Amino acid sequence: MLAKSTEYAIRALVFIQLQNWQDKRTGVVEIAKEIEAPEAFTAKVLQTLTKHRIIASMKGRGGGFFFTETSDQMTLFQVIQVMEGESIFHKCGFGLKNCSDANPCPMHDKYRTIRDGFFAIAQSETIHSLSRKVSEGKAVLNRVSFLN
Amino acid sequence: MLAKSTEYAIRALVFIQLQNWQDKRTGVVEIAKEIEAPEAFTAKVLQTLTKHRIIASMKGRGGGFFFTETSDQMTLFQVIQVMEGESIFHKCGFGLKNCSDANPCPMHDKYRTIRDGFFAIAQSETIHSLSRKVSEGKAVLNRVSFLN
DNA sequence: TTATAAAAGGACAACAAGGTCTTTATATAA
DNA sequence: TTATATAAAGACCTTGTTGTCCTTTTATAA
Ligand code: FES
Ligand code: FES
Repeated sequence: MLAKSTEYAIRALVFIQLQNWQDKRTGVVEIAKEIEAPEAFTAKVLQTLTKHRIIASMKGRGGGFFFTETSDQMTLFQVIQVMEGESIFHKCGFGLKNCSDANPCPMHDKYRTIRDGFFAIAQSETIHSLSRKVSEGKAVLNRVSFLN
Repeated sequence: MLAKSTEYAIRALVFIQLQNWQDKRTGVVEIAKEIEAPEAFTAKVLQTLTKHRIIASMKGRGGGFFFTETSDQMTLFQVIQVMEGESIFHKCGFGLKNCSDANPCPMHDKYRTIRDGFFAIAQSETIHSLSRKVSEGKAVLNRVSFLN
């Protein structure tokens, strides 16, 4: 569904949010480890997010990535848009050049329902809302095992 | 959502079904033109479908692709499975190694609903049901314009 | 029986996504 | 002011998907 880079972005943002709530600023190395993603690639993802003001960054000693007040309450939709665009929310499920109510493909009615449902999730869920679930222990950020 | 090759496969199958209903057997060239896909690539897709008995084929003059009685009523799920596997129906939307009710990611509840909804569509819709919509004029197979 | 029209198969080319590495810029601490 | 820790940037590599081309097989018609 989502591109791998988008998944990394979302997981990284949730982790950064959790760290921020503990008044910690965190860097690439720690983030990559936590979200179980390759370090250099995570750096690129964070660079993209920073360039688009989803998060802010500080270079040098004690630097790292963090949310500002204005970059807070970011919706999943905004993150997806920045990472891979929003074509996923407009695409025809049957592969036609565009999706059209007036000239529907045979999957249109049902596919559109699903696609719009996903759009609704992307609009209603935020980095905040996801992070809250994790901090309340209702959800997990990774599958790091305690064994080994 | 679906791989391009899967989309080509579904569109091709619908067209073959429509042709079969008119007692016509059709070949790669015509299929590729109708579904607006590259000819050589369409040939590969049809080869895969034939190998997995989704459709049957005949070589030589007057040959082409067609459904048999046993390959009829194929669900979208079966086509997807053959073309790209079924990982799409099991994947964690947040990118974790696996999806788990017991150990959910923060997107799990909502994402699972969407994913399962898509699975339900894939199970309930068939090449038959899609083709019927097209033959009844309720849906279109392509976006070929009448202008030009 | 031969020519022809088709699918099957295999090799490979093009492109996009994912991923790595090295250098540069910048902030902080000693 | 210098050493160090960090992000930014750019060049590159790897892999998977999409797409092409050429040869082989097989059925039909002449
Ligand atoms: S026209 Fe295909 S999904 Fe809308
Ligand atoms: S655990 Fe992520 S979708 Fe189920």
